[in-house]
Amino acid sequence: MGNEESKEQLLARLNEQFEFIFEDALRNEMSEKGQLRNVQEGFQLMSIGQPITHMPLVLSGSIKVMTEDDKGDELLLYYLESGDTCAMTLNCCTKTARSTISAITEQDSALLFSPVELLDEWMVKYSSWRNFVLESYHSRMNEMLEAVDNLAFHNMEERLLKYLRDRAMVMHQGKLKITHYHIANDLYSSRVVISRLMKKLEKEGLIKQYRNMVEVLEFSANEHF
Amino acid sequence: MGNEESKEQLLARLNEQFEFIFEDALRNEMSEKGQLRNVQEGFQLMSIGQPITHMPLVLSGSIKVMTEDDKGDELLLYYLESGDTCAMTLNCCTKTARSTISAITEQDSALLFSPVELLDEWMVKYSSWRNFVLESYHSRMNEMLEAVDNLAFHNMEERLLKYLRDRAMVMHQGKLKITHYHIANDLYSSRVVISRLMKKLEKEGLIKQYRNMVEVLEFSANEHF
DNA sequence: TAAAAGTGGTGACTTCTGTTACCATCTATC
DNA sequence: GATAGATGGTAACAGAAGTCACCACTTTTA
Repeated sequence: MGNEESKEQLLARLNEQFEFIFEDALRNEMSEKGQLRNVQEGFQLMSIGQPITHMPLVLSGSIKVMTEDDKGDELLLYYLESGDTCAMTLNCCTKTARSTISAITEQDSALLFSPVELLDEWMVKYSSWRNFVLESYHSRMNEMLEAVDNLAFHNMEERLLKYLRDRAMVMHQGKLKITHYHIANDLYSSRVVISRLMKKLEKEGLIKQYRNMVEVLEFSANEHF
Repeated sequence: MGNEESKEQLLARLNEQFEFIFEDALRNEMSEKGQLRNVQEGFQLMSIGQPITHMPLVLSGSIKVMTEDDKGDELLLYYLESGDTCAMTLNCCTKTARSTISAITEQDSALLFSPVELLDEWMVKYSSWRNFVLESYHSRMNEMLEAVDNLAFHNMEERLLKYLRDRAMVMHQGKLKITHYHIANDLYSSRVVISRLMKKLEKEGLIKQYRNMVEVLEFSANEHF
């Protein structure tokens, strides 16, 4: 389940990455009491109904957060990236509640897991933690709202295009290694529908298609952005 | 804009209603520094882009929280009831996101407004406040998730039935005073579609229709529940 | 190398939802 | 009572999206 780094290395990493987000004492405590885990792409961090004992903070990589219907089919909600945390966890754990979402690493990722029992303590001790937690809820909330607006107000072609753009942003890559089947899964649609719409987007000059790969032309000029 | 109650009356009300939710000192402070407002049904609590200086707590009544598309058409997200707070609306209005949230009283309601600058202070002083804020975000998050699942996984007939049931629950009434046009508005659909599906639900023995009124048969036995 | 699995293209069809148009009925107001 | 506006029923149609069937091609596996 990933490699252990030394506490010193972890602290150095936190100091570099979260210098202006968490105060010194909090970074120290996080490096002491938290646990770093490096996780491979495609690892299921959380599944629906699973109890939570540790709160994850994303140091690098990205995580895909999804919801499921009763038949197990999924819908992408949003991505977590460096500096994000899973807002649902922050409260779930204190009451050993059940998760209603599933989370899968989209790329190889580094995560810092902090024991749940410390979270309330940190709320009292560290104002930076209070800000972070509230800010985190705020962001997740807005992403959920975006997901709702997306579903309610846009058709599948628009949703598909937004999906490809968002994914290109998260992957820092205009060229996406992905299949039509996989896209259909993320959008809770069917492969045939996606193929149909992908062809339409290609005709409209927005994307280029290859086997197992899609190029979002908007992002194809620069390799990284 | 509603009547002022005396601080004593407000404190008595808080003590009765939130005895097991907020600790004594917090209830005292809320009654001293908060402002009670009685609001009529149909009052728009949130205007777009309006800066928020007070956090609302619902004492009685109910509030409908909706999102809007760029043409101003709406979709119901969830209801706030007694004991709920409106953290999401606070978020949206301060940050001026692309998506907008609106909040309208669904019944005559009593709201307690607390100055925003006290919220962080209370986070340090009162564990009951920390729990309440996190619990509140968590509830709102789950309601957003429910809204997403609803849109993604259910057709209009199922959404309509759920809408009627939810509304019956909030109004404590199996008989709902509402028009087809109004329902269509809440579900981001059209009046004709709703009429069509209402007829189907009636045939299936789930509801009864009258002019300006719908009876949800599931809840029609008991007047209150 | 042969077979199997994975990927994607396409036509034909169905179902769901939204739109337009027109109608009847009820209600409020003059 | 006459009239205008609100409410809701219905038919006909259009478009979006899902489903099924079958195809060709590529990659993996036996």
